[in-house]
Amino acid sequence: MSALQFSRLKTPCGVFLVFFRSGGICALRFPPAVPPQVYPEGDLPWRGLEKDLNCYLHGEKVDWSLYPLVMEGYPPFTRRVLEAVREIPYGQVWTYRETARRAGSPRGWRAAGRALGANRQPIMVPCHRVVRSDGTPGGFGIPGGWKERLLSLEGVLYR
DNA sequence: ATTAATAGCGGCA
DNA sequence: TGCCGCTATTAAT
Repeated sequence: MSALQFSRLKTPCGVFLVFFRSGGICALRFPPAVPPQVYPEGDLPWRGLEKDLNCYLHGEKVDWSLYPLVMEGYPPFTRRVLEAVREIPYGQVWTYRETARRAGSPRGWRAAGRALGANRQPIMVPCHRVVRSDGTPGGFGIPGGWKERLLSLEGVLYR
């Protein structure tokens, strides 16, 4: 497998780091206080990605299925949950229960929550479209302030 | 090798 | 209202 690299993407809510290898995109994160030195910075093979991310954060529709994601390293159920979530139609939300059902484990909604917490590719795996049964947002259990920074873009996330 | 702890939910007292 | 069990995975004991 090819070596992991990263690139910086400028967006309205700050710089994102996108980690990638030849097989696809591995992770999307906000930069840590100390820049990563263990991986080389390189040019993205997907030229439209920065533009698409900015379009998305401005509320436009983006088809993330066109970007290959590296799903290796996730446990099997986690992977099924994340792949299911990628298919939530634009403008819709699913409950944790619905998400678990689509992942093949109708009673595994709690486990689905845990699986979403392991998501390394937010936005492209739209974990923000999974809500509780009462309609309130889920957790965004990703380190780095995702919840605050993304919810500040009112009305964008649930389109 | 167990046990606890999780981005949740519905049933039952 | 509060407690219980359910599911998959990880961290702690």
